[in-house]
Amino acid sequence: MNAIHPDMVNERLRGCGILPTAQRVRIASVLLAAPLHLTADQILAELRNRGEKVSKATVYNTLNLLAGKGVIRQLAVDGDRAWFDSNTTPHFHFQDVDTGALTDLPPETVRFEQLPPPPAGMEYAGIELFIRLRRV
Amino acid sequence: MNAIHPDMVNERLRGCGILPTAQRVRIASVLLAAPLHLTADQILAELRNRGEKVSKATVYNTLNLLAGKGVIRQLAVDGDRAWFDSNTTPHFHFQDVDTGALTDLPPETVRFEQLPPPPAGMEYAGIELFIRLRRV
DNA sequence: ATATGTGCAAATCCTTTGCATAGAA
DNA sequence: TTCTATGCAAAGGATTTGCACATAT
Repeated sequence: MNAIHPDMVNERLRGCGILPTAQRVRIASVLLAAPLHLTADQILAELRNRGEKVSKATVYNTLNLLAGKGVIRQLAVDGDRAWFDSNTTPHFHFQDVDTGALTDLPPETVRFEQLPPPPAGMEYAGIELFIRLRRV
Repeated sequence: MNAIHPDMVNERLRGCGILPTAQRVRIASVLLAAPLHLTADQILAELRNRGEKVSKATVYNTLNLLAGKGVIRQLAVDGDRAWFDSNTTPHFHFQDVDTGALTDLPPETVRFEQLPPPPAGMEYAGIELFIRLRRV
């Protein structure tokens, strides 16, 4: 798996007003090493795999904290579990319906010719686009 | 709340190879009365409200059965709970981020200028588009 | 009679929470 | 110190499941 220098993660967290504790840096390092889509359990497994000690509760707490600060994005793909995306730029996703795996859509491959105006008194808060794929 | 004639539901189920038991007809009647987005609990509440006796297990079993047969569609909006949509024609949704409520997007208000081709060996299995809204 | 559906309660899975301990400022 | 984070285990909420009973053909 990809690596990112702890100092970078450290600064990134500090820059968002997040106290960069050892656990938080470990957790964030997994996701921030590359544009990735991971579940809480996958992150925990990767950390265990690296021999790094973090509790499940702290993984969840930290992921929620990071998502709240906009460092990562939480995705509701299926009702089963939450996915966390280290790519916070506007983009959409392919999803393999069999494995559940997510892939970023190259942003330039999606263009809307027309989108509905928000209803009166409402404004856009985000657009979620999933293209589900199955093996031919 | 809207009503639909039980006989219609009956036939609809039979047409899909679903044995139209009393409970199934009751459950399906709630959703099929109109284009609706409801959670399992909302459906159960509506049935209780009507004085109709159905167990929670049967509501879930039936909704899964109906979704499997394509009579309704299951939506993963947020990770919290499943929504069931009686509109099975291709369409997209607004979602109020505060209430979670879903609204159908008028289909003609969304047009894609470009969509990515499916990766090699894969084919489209569906497109999910949620436009999240918040109060101004 | 034989298959299938229903209901209850218990079990599961993901996620959150309470609280005592550990760490940071 | 004083405030905040961590970890464990327990709690929570949505959904599924096992099994005895009821219903459909």
